[in-house]
Amino acid sequence: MKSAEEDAYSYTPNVSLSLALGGPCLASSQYHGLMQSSPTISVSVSYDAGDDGPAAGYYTTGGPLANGGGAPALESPRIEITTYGQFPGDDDLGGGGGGGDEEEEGAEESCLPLGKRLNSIVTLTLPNADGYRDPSCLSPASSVSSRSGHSDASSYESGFSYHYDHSPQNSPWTSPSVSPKGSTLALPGGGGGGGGGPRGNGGGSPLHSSSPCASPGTDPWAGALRGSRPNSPCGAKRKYSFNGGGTASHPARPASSFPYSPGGSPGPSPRGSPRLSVTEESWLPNTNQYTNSAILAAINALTTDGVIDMGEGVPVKARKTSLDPGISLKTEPRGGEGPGSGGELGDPSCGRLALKKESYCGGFLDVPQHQYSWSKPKLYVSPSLPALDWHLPSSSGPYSLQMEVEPRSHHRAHYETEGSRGGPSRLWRGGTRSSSPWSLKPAVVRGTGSVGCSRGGGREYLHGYMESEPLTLQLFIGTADDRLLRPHAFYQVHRITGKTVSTPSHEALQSSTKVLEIPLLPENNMRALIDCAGILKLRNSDIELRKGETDIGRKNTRVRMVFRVHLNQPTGRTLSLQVASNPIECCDPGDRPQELPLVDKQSLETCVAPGGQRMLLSGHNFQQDSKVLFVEKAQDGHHVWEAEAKVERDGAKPTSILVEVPPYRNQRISTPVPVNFYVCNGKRKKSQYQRFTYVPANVPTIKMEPRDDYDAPLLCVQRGPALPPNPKPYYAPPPAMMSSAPVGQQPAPPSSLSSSSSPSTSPKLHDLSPSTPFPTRGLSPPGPRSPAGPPHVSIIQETPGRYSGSGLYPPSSASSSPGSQPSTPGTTGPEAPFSPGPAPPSRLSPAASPRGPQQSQPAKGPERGRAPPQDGEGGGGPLPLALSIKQEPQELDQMYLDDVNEIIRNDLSSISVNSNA
DNA sequence: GGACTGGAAGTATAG
DNA sequence: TCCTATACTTCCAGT
Repeated sequence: MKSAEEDAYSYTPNVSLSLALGGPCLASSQYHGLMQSSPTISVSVSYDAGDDGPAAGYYTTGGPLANGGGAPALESPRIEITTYGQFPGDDDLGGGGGGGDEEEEGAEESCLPLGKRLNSIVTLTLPNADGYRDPSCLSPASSVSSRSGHSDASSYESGFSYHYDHSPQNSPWTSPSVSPKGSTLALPGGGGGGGGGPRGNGGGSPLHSSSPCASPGTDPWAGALRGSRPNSPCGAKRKYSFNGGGTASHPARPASSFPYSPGGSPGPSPRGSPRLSVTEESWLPNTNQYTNSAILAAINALTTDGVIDMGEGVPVKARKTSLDPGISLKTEPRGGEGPGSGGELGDPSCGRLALKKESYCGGFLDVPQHQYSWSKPKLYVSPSLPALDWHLPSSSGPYSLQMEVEPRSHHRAHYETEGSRGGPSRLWRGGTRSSSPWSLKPAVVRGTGSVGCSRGGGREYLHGYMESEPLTLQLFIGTADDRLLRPHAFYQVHRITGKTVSTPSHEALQSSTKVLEIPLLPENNMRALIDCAGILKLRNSDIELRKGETDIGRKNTRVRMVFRVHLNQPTGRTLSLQVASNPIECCDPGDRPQELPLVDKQSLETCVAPGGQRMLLSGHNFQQDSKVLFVEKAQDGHHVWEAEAKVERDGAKPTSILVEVPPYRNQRISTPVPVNFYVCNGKRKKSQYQRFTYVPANVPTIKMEPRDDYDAPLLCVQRGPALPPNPKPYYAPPPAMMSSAPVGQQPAPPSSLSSSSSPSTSPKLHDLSPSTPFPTRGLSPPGPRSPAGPPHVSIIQETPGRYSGSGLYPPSSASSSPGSQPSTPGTTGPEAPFSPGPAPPSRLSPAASPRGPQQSQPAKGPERGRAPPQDGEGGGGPLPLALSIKQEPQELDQMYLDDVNEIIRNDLSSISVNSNA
């Protein structure tokens, strides 16, 4: 009996793996066996002329680069990832399909252009693979808790998880099939029905994912830390300042405070984590290879994510620490573990892919997950996918990723020391305790669009290239503060398995962030019911100790579930879409006795220096005596200025409060001045800081660059299916651009629009989250990590991440620095809005919507929080937009894109040359 | 018996 | 430096 799943599998090859830098050579693998363990992957770098054997076609088709499009003729170094370990396909897949795949794979492998391949196979370890976030640091797993019954191993469960740094996509492809046997996909689409049971394995460990890194306690470091209770990190007392440096940016954060940083060196994490760890076999031998400059170059070129990782170290981390070995991952009981077979996988996909999966080629590295892999974790190097901290649009052109149902706003995450609290049914479906506010509602993510061929289509499933191809939906826990959305350091998605879970899933690590991969199957209309995800809380002390970690966990309990999908387009490009849920408060209910005021929305984001404008704040726990204080802080966190806004008590309600913006201390400012304000219900009952900007009273604002975090959502919305597709989705347009397209055409929709479904786009975003693109709660003072992250970059990658290098993607610095933004030429920083500096003339400002000038009174009524940047002028209305700004023709975007593209190509060329040299 | 939950206790941290 | 209020984690018991 072939289940739908199986079918799905069938399309997907198990493995895949090659990624061509220059060209689109990524092989994709199938979803097969999501649940399976992850095989070990070795990466071999080769220079591909572009035409290698069978694959050749495949690869070449790839991206533009490859094809001449820019692709330099040079041979592009290719990194091939080969899974060692067999692809159980069959087993995993349950059968049929799988098996076939495997065979094919084998054959395919042979097809690989070995000749051109470097002999050496390099295994890259994911940097940080160890931990969810930072391997080098203690991983949560390492935490005592991990020792608890839930063994780390368990977390890794069985193999379900594998690491792949940088390559998100990989997995997707890799595992469409998710669960091999067993359960059915619960995708609404129904089709799923047939599916076999995905979860079969699920059984894995109870905690499954829970332990991030299972570190065996080998880590001395860890050991130290592991005192019974989390001691303050580093021994020193850490101050958590919510406000200032608090969470947010605290630059101040003692990074330094990691005296011992285990990781100090990027090097080997003390404790190996099973996950990352590559098996000795794969690793050790290969490691050497790193020396190969070509490889490095290739890697660098490919790396899009975790720059840091790579930068530092690919090599560094690459070195496998033997530590890992120790950990034995549980292997799912699969029939075959077949390692033996393992080898074969090399590139199974190759031929197949070439022929059948072209689409996937593009930029994904697939890592098959096989049972086998437990013992041998796979490494991925996926250069091309955008880092998790990059902002991506929820829709682009015909594609749209939407969340149909939002999770509940509160959920009690579980510690590793606890059993899962996120029971599938309970978490998402409200299961037995659906009424509990702490359970999450079912979430359904749906991807729509007609890919490739028919753009207009509102088809539910992708057709054209993806027609029969399942996609992998990635889910990770992201932040919900006012900064740019990024993986949450203190929370990880937790894979839930069990009878109640109908959706197969598979865990993977990407840049130390656990990512749950869920298949989006055409037969289910590309919809998925997320009932397999829970939220794991990592101990603050563990995370804070991580090298480079700048966030603090205390009071940093809001998260969002972030979903991503990577679409390979016929052109070889990869389009990445992302949507985030509304914020979810993960603190224990008991810890919220104080009823802190919460600001979800603010009707104004800017005001002229003289103040006087009224601003409506929407949120919770406002009281009659609530105060609204505006503050300006110096870099060091000291308050430079503080003023209390007049609160109109008459209109005060628990959920809204109307205030009059106080005059700024300096009426003569010439540039926008970012400040913060918060609602205070009394001592220790303060809301998070919200961002606000005073602008010069008489400076005609031309175009305000939309704030990234604020507008982004809107943009997404705009780009929704209904909206005219972005004319030129390709190449990640700079933020500004992105927005631009729609802008002219569509005035910024009231936030209500967003209500649609997409979270990120969703109107509700505000709820809890500051970070949402909306200006809502802002904690972070303009700090190092200012919120400004790269705005939504619509990410359509040219196949291999090369382009990324050119700046389309932000150089993702280590995971921790989302701040880094893409510096695409012409791109304006997302931050723009808040940057004190003069507003950068943006190419297009979304904000520039043709709205009437000055929107009048801000604070009135139902204003949705969204207040466009105001023009300083006259203290006028909130929107500077008012100024009618010339709308750039859409062509402009294209033009711009073309320019960018050109630059990129040049850049690539030079890079290639260098690397070759 | 095991998993999921809600609640509470103990300890650390912030103010 | 001490005290109090919170926040974080871990445990425990009920379902």
